[in-house]
Amino acid sequence: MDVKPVGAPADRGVVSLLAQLNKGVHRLMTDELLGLRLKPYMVLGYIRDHPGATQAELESALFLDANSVVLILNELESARYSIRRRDPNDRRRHIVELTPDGRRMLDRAEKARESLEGEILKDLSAEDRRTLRRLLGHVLDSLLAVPPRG
Amino acid sequence: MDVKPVGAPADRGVVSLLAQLNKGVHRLMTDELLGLRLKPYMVLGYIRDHPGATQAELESALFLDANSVVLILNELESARYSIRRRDPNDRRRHIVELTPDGRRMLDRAEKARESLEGEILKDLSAEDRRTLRRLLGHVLDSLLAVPPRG
DNA sequence: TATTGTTATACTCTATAACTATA
DNA sequence: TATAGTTATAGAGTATAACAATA
Repeated sequence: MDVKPVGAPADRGVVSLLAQLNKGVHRLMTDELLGLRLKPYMVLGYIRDHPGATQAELESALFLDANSVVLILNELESARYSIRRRDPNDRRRHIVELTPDGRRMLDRAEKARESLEGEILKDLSAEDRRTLRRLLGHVLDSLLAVPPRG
Repeated sequence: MDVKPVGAPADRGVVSLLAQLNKGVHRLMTDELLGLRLKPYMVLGYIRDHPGATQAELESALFLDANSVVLILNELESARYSIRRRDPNDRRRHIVELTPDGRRMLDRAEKARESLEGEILKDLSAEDRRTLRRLLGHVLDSLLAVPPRG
């Protein structure tokens, strides 16, 4: 028999676990540690990894609403970390790009994130960490495939 | 080489994955599906699984602040799902208990949660699901061991 | 007429500090 | 003096709808 983990005495499901974990992690990912709040950090990471991304794409990929995307981009733009430019093929769209300053900030933030993550995952083997990332990635893919709205 | 998952083209780390997943799951865990919002549901689950729990315990275990605990318990109590009674050994404390109505609601909510969870995890094998729960549980334990505040 | 992004607004959630009562 | 819980309040985050520009 395994030792019963403190955090999940009677298994309350992945949904609750995720919520609990996210809350716990979020309160460690402070502004002063990261240099950014978590949402803007995630947006910067997304536009680096998906060149040509539009605001609508950020909305669906990160499960944000249009309004939040606007506010986050306003903030990033006033800090000179990203810019919006019109898509010449469809002038309704904005294509969001990372600036050199934004890339530097993102690199710095990722260093901080990795250090925190190392602390949180310190009880997992390298293989367990890979497995965790892989499984979470799969779940995210399923979630992104769920039709938006019920 | 593995197929590159859509959701994590350049691995942005577990922290971002958790935040993204939580957001996506949270918008599916609607009030009308669950009968409760997620936080009150988690509190009900916690007091069922930890008889004799106090408000301070809910605070640290679920990463809530004292104020949120009060508001959630007010809500649960007015719906007759839980009650607070003074701890006879230390009359400053409240011991929070599940009522029969609360237990019924919790059972119903867990059915709904399991059904949603089945959809989200449908691409994972039974073994992968167990692994995911186990790894998330470990991470939660590490997180609970981190000293509160930096 | 539909879509992309913006603005305005309200609602929820979270964080903080001051207060009451018990220890 | 310190702790458990409550109250009050402000701030951040989130959701909704109305609007402008473009398709």
